[in-house]
Amino acid sequence: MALRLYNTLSAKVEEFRPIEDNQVRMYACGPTVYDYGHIGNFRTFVAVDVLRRFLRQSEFNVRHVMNITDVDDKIIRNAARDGVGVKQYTAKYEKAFLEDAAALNIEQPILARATDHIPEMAKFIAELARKGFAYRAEDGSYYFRIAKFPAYGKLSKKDFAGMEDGARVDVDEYDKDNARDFALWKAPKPGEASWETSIGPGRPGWHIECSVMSMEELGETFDLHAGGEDLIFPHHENEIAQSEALTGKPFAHFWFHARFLLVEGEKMSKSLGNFFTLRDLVLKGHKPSSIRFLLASVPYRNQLNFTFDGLKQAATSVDRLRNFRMRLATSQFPAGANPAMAELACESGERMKAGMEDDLNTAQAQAAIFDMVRAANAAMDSGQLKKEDAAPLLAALEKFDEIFAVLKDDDAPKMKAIYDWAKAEGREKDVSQELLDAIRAQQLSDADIETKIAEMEQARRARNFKLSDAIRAELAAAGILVEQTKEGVRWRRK
RNA sequence: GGCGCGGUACCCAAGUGGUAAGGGAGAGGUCUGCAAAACCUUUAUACGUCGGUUCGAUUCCGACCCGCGCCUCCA
Repeated sequence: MALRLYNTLSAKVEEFRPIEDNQVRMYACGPTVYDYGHIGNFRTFVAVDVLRRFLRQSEFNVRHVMNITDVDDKIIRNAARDGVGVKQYTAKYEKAFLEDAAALNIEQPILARATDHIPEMAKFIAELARKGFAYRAEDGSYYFRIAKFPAYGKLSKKDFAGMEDGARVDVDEYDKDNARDFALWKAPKPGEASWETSIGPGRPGWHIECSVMSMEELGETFDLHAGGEDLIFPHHENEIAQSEALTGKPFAHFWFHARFLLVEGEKMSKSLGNFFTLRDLVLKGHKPSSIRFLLASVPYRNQLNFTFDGLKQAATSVDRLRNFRMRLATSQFPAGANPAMAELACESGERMKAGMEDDLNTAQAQAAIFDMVRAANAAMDSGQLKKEDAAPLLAALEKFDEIFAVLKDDDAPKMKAIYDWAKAEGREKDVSQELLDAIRAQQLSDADIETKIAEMEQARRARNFKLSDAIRAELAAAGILVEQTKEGVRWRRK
């Protein structure tokens, strides 16, 4: 079997085969850095990350480029509002975005910033103009002439056949030959950021940066282009038009789009009060791993209903997996091997792979791993799991985590960093008790904890339960959970 | 209005032409000094509604209701 993905361009699930052997070249539309990223943004980025990770697990080399759009209308407006330069304004949000992505264990792609590629954009536009696909308006703006590109609409399945070249349909856009023509280059306006280029002063239109940077990093034709579903039209349609008009070659083979999420059953919007940035959620005390797990749980083409109840459930699920790994890694098992366990691990791995290969069915992959966890836990309880069985089971779990990336228990330092940010930004009032609880466990060092636990064990052996319970309570209050098991003591930070 | 997606148990959510994965939550039980973890049992006889095709549909077709997306830079 091989990976099958839904391709927006063909509107079908197709086998994914890169142009060049096992080399995948993919481009994902990244953030416009005008504000903090919200969970809707991160659903898309997590989906792309899951794709990237699974491609790599499938033994592809992945060259993954993502743009940072650091100039656009909102950025210019907000920077002016704050009285700072565009660069200064975007630097803050770019940094925040990268931190948030890292907190969600999103692997960092090769980054490409729009403002670093202005001269190339000008060159690209000049070439389009030379070929007749672009024209200059009176004010110095450039537009793409859609009528010259008959395939326009092939991605978004829109029919623009009725449009005629030269028809002036929109009086407000008198500069354009056709209302559908889109801006490649915007003439400067007073007070706005502007660049001097070979095609004159101004700033780039919205779509041009992705065409220029993707081709520069990946070539004229590459394997896969990703983004949120809203980008299908006009953004990606326009990218195709520009790029294919310029080169006469197909732009990207696969178009991958992640569906929008709902929050508590409704579209996320500021007016509904259900609009959350990643940082908002962490301030409420939710772990980055819970958020990632929830975002990755629902296959990327389905609407995901993001709820606080779901977030709690995700946290519990992640704990279950972490507990399982800890038990497997730290327990003493009887010598030998139980062939059924290796078989279980193998079978789970295959089910997981089959699920992922089916258009990244993450829900199926999860079902496979949870089935394995239950069966292996039962085997441990009944003594059927032997010493040599741990390794293959752990390996299957690691395989799962190469995609889901939630097992490593490093939530607390990430939450602490966001706590520090909130203080620096004067947002202490948004810090929840839950967040304080979550980061409190960081205050005791491992050595301190081990010492306490040694005291506790000594008290237990002496059957001084009053003292041991007091120590347990003390540690619990500090966010440390101690477990006594047949194989000895284990502890973890809650 | 045009194009597209979805409606599965208390919640989240897979899936299939032959009567339903997984997680969470609830109930009961095992284990246990306490706690935690874990395991077992249990929780959908209309899988939005109404028709149709079929030996048989939740799965295919049609209509309807509801939710969602794009169609003016929102991932």
